[in-house]
Amino acid sequence: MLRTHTCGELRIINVNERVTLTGWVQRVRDKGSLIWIDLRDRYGITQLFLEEGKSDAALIEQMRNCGREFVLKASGTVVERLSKNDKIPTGEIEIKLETLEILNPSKVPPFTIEDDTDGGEDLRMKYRYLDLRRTTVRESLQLRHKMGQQTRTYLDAQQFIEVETPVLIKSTPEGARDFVVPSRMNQGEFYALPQSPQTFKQLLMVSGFDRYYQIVKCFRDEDLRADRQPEFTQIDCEMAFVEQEDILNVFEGLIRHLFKNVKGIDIPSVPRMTYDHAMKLYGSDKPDTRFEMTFVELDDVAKGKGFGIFDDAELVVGINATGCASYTRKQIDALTDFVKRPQVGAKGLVYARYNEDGTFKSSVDKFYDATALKAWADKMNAKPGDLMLVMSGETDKTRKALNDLRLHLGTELGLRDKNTFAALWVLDFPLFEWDEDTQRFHAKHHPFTSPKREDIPLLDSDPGKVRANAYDMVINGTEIGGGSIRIHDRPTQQLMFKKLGFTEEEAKKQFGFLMEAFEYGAPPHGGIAFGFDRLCSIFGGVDSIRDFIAFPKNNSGRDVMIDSPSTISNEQLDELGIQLKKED
RNA sequence: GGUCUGGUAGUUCAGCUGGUUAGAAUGCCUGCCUGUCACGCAGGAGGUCGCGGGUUCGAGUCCCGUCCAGACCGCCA
Repeated sequence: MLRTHTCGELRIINVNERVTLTGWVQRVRDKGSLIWIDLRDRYGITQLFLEEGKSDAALIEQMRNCGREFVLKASGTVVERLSKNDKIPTGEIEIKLETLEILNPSKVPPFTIEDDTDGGEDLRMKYRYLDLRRTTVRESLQLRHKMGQQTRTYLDAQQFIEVETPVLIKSTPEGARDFVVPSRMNQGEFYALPQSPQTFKQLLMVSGFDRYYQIVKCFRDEDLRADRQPEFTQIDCEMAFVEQEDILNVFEGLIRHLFKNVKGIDIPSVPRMTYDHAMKLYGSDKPDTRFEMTFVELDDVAKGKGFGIFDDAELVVGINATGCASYTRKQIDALTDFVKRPQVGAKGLVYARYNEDGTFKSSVDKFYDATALKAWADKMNAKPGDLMLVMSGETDKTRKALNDLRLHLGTELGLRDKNTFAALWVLDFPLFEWDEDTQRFHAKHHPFTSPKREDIPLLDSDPGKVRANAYDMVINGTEIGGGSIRIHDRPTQQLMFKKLGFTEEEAKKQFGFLMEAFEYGAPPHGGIAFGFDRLCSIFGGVDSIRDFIAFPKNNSGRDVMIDSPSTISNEQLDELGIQLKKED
């Protein structure tokens, strides 16, 4: 070992010990005849020290010549500091330097290696290996490590077996775009990278593994976001001989175990809400339940008063912003502008102030007198001092827009605290979703999800109404996991593909292996997958998942450090039998 | 595929309705400093204003195109 201790462990009790430390130069402080170096490694910072006149001049000169991020091996004696620093754990001691070896010099780094770096996102990604020296980023990855460890501890105790599934698999048209990999030995044919190990984990259930999990990379060739990367990690799980209730219990257990053992928080048992209920109360299938401000439908009290906008609307719905009657006209206009932005797309926003003195002031006073507005207030449980905000229009769009407004207000009012955690199960998702573009139904979750037994008759008469045995876990308004009880017999799976518009031939070509497996004693089974990166970012209290991934891609799917993707040589293309289209 | 925002010193940014030699902070270099720890003080170096074109007597500033980055919409079973 080059060192006897790390830069984070020496204390006052170590005084007089001879030690050797290694690490990076955080900063050199040269005060003339006194000179210090802060030496940093992943464990902390320890101060090295020399005094002119009392030490070898050459050693002092060597110390002065150290720049930021030089790699040093420093030997000396631990001494008590004359002036101590209570901000760091090693602040009571310093190392009186005796020998110094520069293991490697460093160019001046392009940004400061500090918690509040001056480096922008782009620069940090280009020099990610320097960025990773920063405490905040390192701690994010340490949190991820701990999350992974605790996940394995819990699932292992629950008899789950980790099994690796292949990464080179085959492309299917359903779902997200696939990343494809050309096959050299089978020219003209391509592997696809898995969007999830879905079919493999189901086959493992057929094989009798009974409880499977895998912390596994998945790939989707879709546009990125702050919380979306083209390659991401899932905690992928499947269980046999279970019903929905069993899965909810086991994985509620996982989440509570993680909160307990990673954050030291006891969260209450996870409440459950149906999809329909979530849409009605929050306008979202992933409601942020850290705060109330739930939707109140106002059709019966708002329609029929001569206000055409409401009268003609499919839905009139509002939220009550508690204590916001004091909002100025300017603030309310800002809210109106917010909902009118193209991203939200609402036509307008009606407000009604319930003043402290019991009077009302609304943007629709022409149509609604105090009695009418009192009826709104009663319905919305609004009190004097509150501000009612109402939107109207086509049901789905209005709910979506009001959801945006609700979240915006929640943020503005400080109701979305990063250190408060509200988990929720959303149940009974629809089986299908109507796709306007292709004019057909597609699976809301995926085509292996089983319909609710009592809704099976609706498959023919009203497919849009069929509910699935599907569930999502939502934390603080982010979908962090989702799963379903699967279909486990061939006839039902075949019917499902048919309903999704597959010809019998297509279904057989793409998923024949699965349906055939179902004919050899497939047990009832179901599972769930958690977005591991997102889960980590929520535990870390930040919106972006990028700092929980050691080497993430940028907005355009590029790794700016290694500069990928990149072109390949003509020889490589030839070998693969691939010819590039000429630029037009 | 679309909308918006940005690109000026190594870095983070300011630079107004177009007008002399493009600024600040920080970093970097030099010197001074006996208890610093975001040390302090004095001095210095450092710029293809993303790129291309246009308007103008004159463009960092206005217009068009383009590249790059970020946020969002579409997309993400």
